[in-house]
Amino acid sequence: MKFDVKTIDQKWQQYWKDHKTYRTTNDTTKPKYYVLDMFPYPSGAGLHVGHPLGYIASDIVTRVKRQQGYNVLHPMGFDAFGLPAEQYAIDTGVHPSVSTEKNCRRYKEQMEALALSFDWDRAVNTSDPKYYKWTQWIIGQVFEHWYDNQAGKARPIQELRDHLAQRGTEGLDAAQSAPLEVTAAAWAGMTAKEQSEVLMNYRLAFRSVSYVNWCEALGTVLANDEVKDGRSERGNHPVVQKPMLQWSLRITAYAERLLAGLDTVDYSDGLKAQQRNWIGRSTGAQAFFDIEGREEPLEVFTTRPDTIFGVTFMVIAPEHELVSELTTPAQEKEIQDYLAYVGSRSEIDRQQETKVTGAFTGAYCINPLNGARVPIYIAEYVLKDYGTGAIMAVPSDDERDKRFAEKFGIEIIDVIDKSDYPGATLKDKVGKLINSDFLNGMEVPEAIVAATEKLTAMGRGEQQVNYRIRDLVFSRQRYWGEPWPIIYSEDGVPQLVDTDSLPVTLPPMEDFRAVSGISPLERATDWNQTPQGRRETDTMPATAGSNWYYLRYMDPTNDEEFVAKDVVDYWQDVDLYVGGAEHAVSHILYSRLIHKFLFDLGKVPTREPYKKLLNQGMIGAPITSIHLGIMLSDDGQRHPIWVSSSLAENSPLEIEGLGKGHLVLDESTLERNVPLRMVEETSVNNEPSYRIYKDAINAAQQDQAMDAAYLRTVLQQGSAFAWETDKDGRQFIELSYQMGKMSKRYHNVINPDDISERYGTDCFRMYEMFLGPIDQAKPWSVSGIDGVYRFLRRFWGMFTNEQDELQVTAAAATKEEMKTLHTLIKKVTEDVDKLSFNTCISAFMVATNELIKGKCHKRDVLEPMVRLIAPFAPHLAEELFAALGGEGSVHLSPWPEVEEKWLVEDSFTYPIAFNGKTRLTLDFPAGASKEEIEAEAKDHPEVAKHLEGKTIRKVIVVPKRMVNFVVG
RNA sequence: GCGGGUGUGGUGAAAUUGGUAUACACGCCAGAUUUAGGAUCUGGUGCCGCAAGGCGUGAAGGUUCGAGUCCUUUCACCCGCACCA
Repeated sequence: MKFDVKTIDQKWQQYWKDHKTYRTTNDTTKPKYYVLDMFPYPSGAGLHVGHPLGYIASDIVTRVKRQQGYNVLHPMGFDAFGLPAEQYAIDTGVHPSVSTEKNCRRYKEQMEALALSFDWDRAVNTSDPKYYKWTQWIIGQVFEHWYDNQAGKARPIQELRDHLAQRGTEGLDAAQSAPLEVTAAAWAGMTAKEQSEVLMNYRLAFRSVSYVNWCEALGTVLANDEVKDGRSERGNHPVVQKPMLQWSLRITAYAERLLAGLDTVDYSDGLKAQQRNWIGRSTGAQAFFDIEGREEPLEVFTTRPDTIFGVTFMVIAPEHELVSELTTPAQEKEIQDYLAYVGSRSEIDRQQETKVTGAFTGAYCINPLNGARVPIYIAEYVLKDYGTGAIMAVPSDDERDKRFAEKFGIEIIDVIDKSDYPGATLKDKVGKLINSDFLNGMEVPEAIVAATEKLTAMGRGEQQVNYRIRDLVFSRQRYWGEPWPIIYSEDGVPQLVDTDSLPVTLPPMEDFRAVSGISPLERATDWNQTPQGRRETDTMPATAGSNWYYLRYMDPTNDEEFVAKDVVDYWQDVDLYVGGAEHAVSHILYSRLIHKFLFDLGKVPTREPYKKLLNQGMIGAPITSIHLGIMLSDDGQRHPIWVSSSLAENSPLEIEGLGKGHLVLDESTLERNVPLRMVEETSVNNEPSYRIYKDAINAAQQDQAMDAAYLRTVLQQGSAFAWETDKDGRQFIELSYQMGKMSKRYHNVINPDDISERYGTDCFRMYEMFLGPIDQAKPWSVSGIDGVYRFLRRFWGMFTNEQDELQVTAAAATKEEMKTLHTLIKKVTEDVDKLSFNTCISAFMVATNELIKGKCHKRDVLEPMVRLIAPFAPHLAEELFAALGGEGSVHLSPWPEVEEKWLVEDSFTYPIAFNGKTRLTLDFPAGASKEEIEAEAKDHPEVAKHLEGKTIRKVIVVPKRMVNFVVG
């Protein structure tokens, strides 16, 4: 029995594969537990050390639950549709289906090497037609439903048709794109096309012209969450706003329920806050301002109806539909110039500088409460998508309105007296109303209610709730996604493809480059022309497949339904969902939406998909930069020039002989491989950096003990770096490190394979868990892994003697040993439950240290420990379990039970404190009463010494805790 | 600006939720063993002090017999959102 991690790893990985140890059946006799990892997008870079953090954690929970007798569903799959694969395909000419398949295989191999106990028979792939058949079916159902606000749920579109046929829009309270009034008679007189357009106003998946994020470089529209700082998240290309005809999902209909549901799930506060923020609910009032010379009034939304007497102008968004109508001839030029200016500014410009700009339309509004005549402006700071795209401006009580009024010389009327609230800012909703007619003297909250009531009574407005969230643009003009299952009939009416005809598979295409807003599928004429009509050529975004994948794992091969009812009734929902925080908002929100929709249809039994969510912290890695020198600018300032290893590829400063991606140096590599004489910590203009000396490297080359081959190889390319010379004439280069995300583009990806190769998979798994709390971000560092390796050797050593023979004895365990064991069982069981894996591992170390000290080799103690450590170190546990004569796999063996009797203490060591400061400890029997302890403690000579010359004011005795003398 | 989070030894981090601060590990120091060590084992290791003792959880207050933990104020850093009416 040799401690040979590589052999043991291979042996058992093969065993698990052969025996399908981790296969999960839909065995309804056992309680279920569903542990889900966010499935990865299979990129070409493979797994890095950051990925496994969550996978290992969820795997440990899975294994513990399995041993505890649960039927555990723990699947894995691939989120294979999406832009990167397609972009890669365009760059390299490899078809996305080919590269995707290859990457999936690699991911699967790497995951198997980490001993993640997935049931691979249940694996899904979102780009597989057998899978996306059901993605199309679900989105098709969304299309076939509308949202009834009264019932608070989605209802079939046929019921809407019936309603319209009977009563028109009367009595209809539905989520809609725009207010619409249709009589039953008008409905009856409409053509199919016209009716279809009415229905489109209500469908939960609908097609409309709206402003969307258009990315020219990618040739497609993007969802809000795919845009960061005015650029595409993929590829970092500029994004502009553009009106386009697009499919969307009416997520706004579910805003309230998505918000309310957050109170019922176990997510972190931060995550819930992020979701609430994204939904962005705010309560206020709508108000109608008559426009001079126009029938229809201007509708605004405000959270401060109380300030309505302070309104001195109105502002509408430059894209507001009334702009051209309201503009007077005299203002025509000014408005046109302003619109041109706005059009010239990108999203990035808008976000970076917030200059006060705007233009007067020439039109006027009438304040419904005091009849004041106020001018209407257009300005960039009013957003077309929020509220009604129009505001009543109150310069006395709003920062932006104030700046605008000051710039354009508009009157400012104070309406809130804040003198009772020193330090209150404009934003605070406090103060007393002044200059406000019937509101005068009221406090703000009171005035808000009064003003809203007044508006309502006058029929000029009412209380209203507004959401920041916008409907989800669900069209992409790209190839590598699910085609929308829609066919347009001759008169242009969109028809859902029959379930029997699903999936609508992607046509094979040679060239699927996206050309400015026209889907590549437009060119597949054989495919998009059908006897029933023309196919929709837009595809769905990557979120389409990942919204519901957790349901497919329950029943992955079902051809009749996306999941069978009895199956989903058994598995219910995900008990623990583990994944990166980067998906915390959009992915979770969208899949909650789909889940709630399916709930409305009676297809799933729960209101929320994920009971508990764990976001693992990101593991960062250093990004290396090479210091090339100091540049002196004209003013004599010194500017260090750094070339990061990532930029080195494209840098105009050519670095010869430096192979791409070769400068992957992390701190520990340096510590481990570079003797101190070689490295000096310095700083270049306050940037911490390391200095590496050339002569030291040369010396190091002679040093056979050093395993720094690639470091030397890279650094020996001396001429490439422009070596600097210090005052002693020694040549050096300087490197800097910055912690950052592990990514292919920074060339700082650290691969788990290498670590496993050297220390074994179990050691890697335990080390990643030992790094710290799972939800905390941390830099990757390999220092410390030896400690875990040593622990595993010591653990192993309890079972074997120096000749590598099993030395486990049948001798009865002592009380102490049993206490050690059961303390450990209790701690590990509880901590796994709390997802505190790092403390589990210390507990194993503590117990092992105690048992080794007592030279314990007893089966009664060691055998349960093997079952206990199995989730953490699955290979070694398996080997030890077999050696002890265990039947089958240790991972299917029962989890050890705590026997409380071993944890009972005979005596307890009390800290004895004086005025709260601990001075000594004393042992008392566990059953001793407060009085006994107090009396005995007082009599103790050591205690008496501390009490000498002092009066005891009070004695506090907390049994099993401590004793405190309050003295004076 | 708004929202969320984090500040504890040289380092990663513990602390039964108000009860002996620094468990466990890395690193370092000393010793043993060894031809050698990126091996193994033993002991030590918060700071000041010769000691008695004192001081210590970003800072300042407060509540309490007792505070890393609760409250108030404040500082620093990280993440998310941001002209949201």
